[in-house]
Amino acid sequence: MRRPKRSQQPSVTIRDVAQRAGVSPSTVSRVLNDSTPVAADKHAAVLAAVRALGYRPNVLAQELARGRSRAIGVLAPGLSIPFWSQLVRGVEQGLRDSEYYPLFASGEGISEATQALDLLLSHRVDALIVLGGDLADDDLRRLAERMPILAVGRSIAGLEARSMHVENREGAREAVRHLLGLGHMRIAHITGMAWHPDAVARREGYEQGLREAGVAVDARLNVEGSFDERSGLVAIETLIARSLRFSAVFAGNDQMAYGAGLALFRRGLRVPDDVSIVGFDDQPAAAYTWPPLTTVRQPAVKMGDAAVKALLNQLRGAAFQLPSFATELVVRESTGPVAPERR
Amino acid sequence: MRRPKRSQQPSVTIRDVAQRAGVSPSTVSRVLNDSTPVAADKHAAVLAAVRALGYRPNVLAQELARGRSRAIGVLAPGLSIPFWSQLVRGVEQGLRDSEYYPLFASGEGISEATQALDLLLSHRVDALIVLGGDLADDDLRRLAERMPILAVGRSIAGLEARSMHVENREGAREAVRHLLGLGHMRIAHITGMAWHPDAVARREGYEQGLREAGVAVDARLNVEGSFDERSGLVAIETLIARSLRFSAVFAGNDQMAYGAGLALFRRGLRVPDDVSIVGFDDQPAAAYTWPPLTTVRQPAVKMGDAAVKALLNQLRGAAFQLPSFATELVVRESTGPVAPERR
DNA sequence: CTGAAAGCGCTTACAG
DNA sequence: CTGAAAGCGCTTACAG
Repeated sequence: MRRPKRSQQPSVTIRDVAQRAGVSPSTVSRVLNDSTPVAADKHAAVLAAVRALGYRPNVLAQELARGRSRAIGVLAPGLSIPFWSQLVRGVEQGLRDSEYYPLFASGEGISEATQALDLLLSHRVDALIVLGGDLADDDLRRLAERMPILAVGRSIAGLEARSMHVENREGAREAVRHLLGLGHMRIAHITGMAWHPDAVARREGYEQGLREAGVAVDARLNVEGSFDERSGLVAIETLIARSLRFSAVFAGNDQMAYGAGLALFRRGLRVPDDVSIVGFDDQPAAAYTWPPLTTVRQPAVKMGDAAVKALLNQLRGAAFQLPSFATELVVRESTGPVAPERR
Repeated sequence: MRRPKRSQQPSVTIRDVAQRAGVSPSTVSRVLNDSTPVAADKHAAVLAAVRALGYRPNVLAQELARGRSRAIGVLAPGLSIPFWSQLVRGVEQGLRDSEYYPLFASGEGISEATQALDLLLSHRVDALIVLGGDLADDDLRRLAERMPILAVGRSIAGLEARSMHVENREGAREAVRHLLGLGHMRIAHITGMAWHPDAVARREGYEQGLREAGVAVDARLNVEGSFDERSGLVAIETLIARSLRFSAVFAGNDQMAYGAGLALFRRGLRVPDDVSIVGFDDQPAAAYTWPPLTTVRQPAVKMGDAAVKALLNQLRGAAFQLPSFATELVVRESTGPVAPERR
């Protein structure tokens, strides 16, 4: 058959380069991939031809011939969630100067997520990073048999070592201790979704911190949110509607902390004079709220970087190994001494 | 030669399907692509074989054979900037249910950006979306001869129609009129980078709004920022250090508005009681600042969606056409009547 | 060190 | 409607 109609002008191929350099395509390939020694003069001729023609290897053909794509699939329910947005920066950073590149696919809900996964698999990604999400543990377990995978912001039953977690409990405990140190005794907690492992761990840390200080855990002060601003706002409104007394709020992430702060603002309560707030994540925006937010920092960029590197190491034959990530309490201005009247 | 060693278990190919269905690979291809009528029984047999084997076409091979990648390249200086993050959502949305998929590459600075572009070109993307960035107009103009391209957040000399802009002037004018209506006469403006077309247009709109109301433009009230929070904060500190009087701030984007608000907060000035603030963008977070931010909404998601669709239409042979995007002033609680003592 | 050949997994003009 | 064949642009074992 004849070459199919191409939308773009015919691009330079390895044969054009070979012809111009007076060598075979094999030799061009060898020079470009530095895979086999090539005589100095031919080497130079190839390089010259490449430059003259502006040759750029067709990666699709390379991937097909090599049987490996060198793509790392990144599956996310959406890249615009701040924490993931930072994590993705880390992924890009970790991939820079490696021979791999990221292929992103996102989809919310089981059906879209499955489609997104299909895209990645059709592209024969060499490894997979799963950010949160809606895929079943089962499917993920099966996938893990075919390629290195790693999850962030979710757990995979039976594949615990493949899930990257920050030290959530410790971070939450520290947040609570900070608040207790300021004299707060009635500390509300807005959790993430009850099924979310990070949300659970943070809640446990919160309760542990309270108990360690001999403060009774009041279940009514614990409201479930969904990691977004709106849910933080609703949570506080719920607490207020129930006439529950509290002088501080520990939110399961920064976004809920923003929402919580707004709910307080609407009620005429000031942060931190009336109520203190602590978040979790330390998103870039947290340093610029009015006042800036005290929060538990998660090294999102570093985590993305480490995720990629763990996967690359495995692809190179090394054992899979995931570092653990410490959190750090960043004290800013949204927390202060308990107000006497709210004690 | 023998098949190269593969990292993954050999995957099912079109030949396996053909064999199982008792037809030729050509027929399998035709069924799957719905390109040529196929007898009903064979059709069914193919589908059954596909299902039984869990066959998933190798997209790399498809793209190579077709001579088209069906990938839309998206070049950005980083996906974590809020506005672009939203725009990317729009891009993903616009691509959903099309036969195309997005390929993201990011890099800050000319060298990284060039590398990122190389990645996209090596993958033979069918079209290109350029978000802001550091590439030279020249290179972009050359690219445009080979494939449909479109820029957001930057202009390309000689390719004006290929740049997507919101109605910046009108949006800025509206912001200023809103402030004037509240009695503000001394309105500071924090612009984006002086070379940025959107920044320039917004500043023009600001000045126009002032002049239309017969208010003199005071150049000292205009400070250049760089579209990030920090620069908004610094801008306000600069104004205060110069003892310039102002009762309202119109920031060139939301991020600078957050920074500006923080600077005011640090000085003990309240928003909006002492100083009103208006942003530009209406990022998701803007609705949750304390108080929520009055801002000029840019339909970022819609813009991403439209960008993709304009490109797809061109790929399908239609004329390239870019809609224009209106802004919308979203009045929230960061603006209020001018304080008598700051009039 | 080097070229010719086979192969990667598809698609599609060609010839029934 | 359908198969055999050629081709997409590479890589790499093979045989010098």
